Amino acid sequence: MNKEEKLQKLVDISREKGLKLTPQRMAIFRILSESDKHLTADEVYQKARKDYPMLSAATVYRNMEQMVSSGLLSNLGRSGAAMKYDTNLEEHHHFICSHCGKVYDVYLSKVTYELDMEKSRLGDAKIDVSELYLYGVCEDCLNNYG
Amino acid sequence: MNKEEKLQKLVDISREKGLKLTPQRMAIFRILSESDKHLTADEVYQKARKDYPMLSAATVYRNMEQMVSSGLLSNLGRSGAAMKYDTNLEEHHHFICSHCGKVYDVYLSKVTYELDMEKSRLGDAKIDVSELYLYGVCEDCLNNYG
DNA sequence: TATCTTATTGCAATTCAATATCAAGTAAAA
DNA sequence: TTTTACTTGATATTGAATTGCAATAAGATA
Repeated sequence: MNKEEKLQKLVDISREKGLKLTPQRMAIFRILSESDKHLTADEVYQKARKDYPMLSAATVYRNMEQMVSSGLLSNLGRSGAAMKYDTNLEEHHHFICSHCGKVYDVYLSKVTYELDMEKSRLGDAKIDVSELYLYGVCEDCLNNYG
Repeated sequence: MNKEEKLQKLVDISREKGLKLTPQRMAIFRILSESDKHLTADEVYQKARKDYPMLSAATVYRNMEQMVSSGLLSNLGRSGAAMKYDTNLEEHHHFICSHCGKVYDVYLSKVTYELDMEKSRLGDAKIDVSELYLYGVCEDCLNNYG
């Protein structure tokens, strides 16, 4: 999807959800669409400030979260969540319940995948480790709320 | 590894690294070894406080980070790092450079694994999505720092 | 176009996780 | 015991993100 298509999606979704297309919101989204990197809210804020000196950081945070809910952005990294620690040093992966947030250790074997070298522009990066996170609803939540 | 073996490891590694076995440190590690859940530093602090009312939260944070460096604990969730956002909505995974921290989108196909149902105590959990994180050193860092 | 409704903004204060500073305390080696 | 270096507790501080609220403005409606 190119920049124009992305912007069109912003327009469409805004109309659909009764959201208003403010200059701030458009600037934020434009900065994100034009970047080839993954940006943090603060990075977007710093960039947007150059054009909108009055812009508030809260506006940037609010809008970016809203764009995630609206399906305009994806995000990565678990903000706010505190680091979790574990004495289990065996090789293992994690299952995270989307409902209650509880983390379960899972033991996987034969983890395989094929890397699309064409689309993934990693060049000669050296890949050491892979961590797999499974998401879903845990048994407890299925029984109690499912 | 059972509790006793874990505790022995704490003793061994402490000696090895010239670290001191303070009551606080042992209490923190004991709480972690006895828990079947992944605990946050604050959760450990709250539990440890019951026995050590004078305990400072800083001590808990310091010790737990130190235990990770010493290989006594594993941790999950990247603390401190700000959330990153992305307009790429195609299904993709991520490669994270351990050296510079930059995140690259990677496109994987045929992601497969086998779940050890015996060891992974998920019961009838419903698994929806899997996210794969690859770690290593990116091409830029390989070129610039060896 | 004027008016109205309600989403949105900017600001400031606040939360929350985590870290830094530093004097005082204490394990453990000598 | 004495010494020394690691640790602690208290406090201040950082950084990311959120919240409350009055003022503002987008977009619908008349």
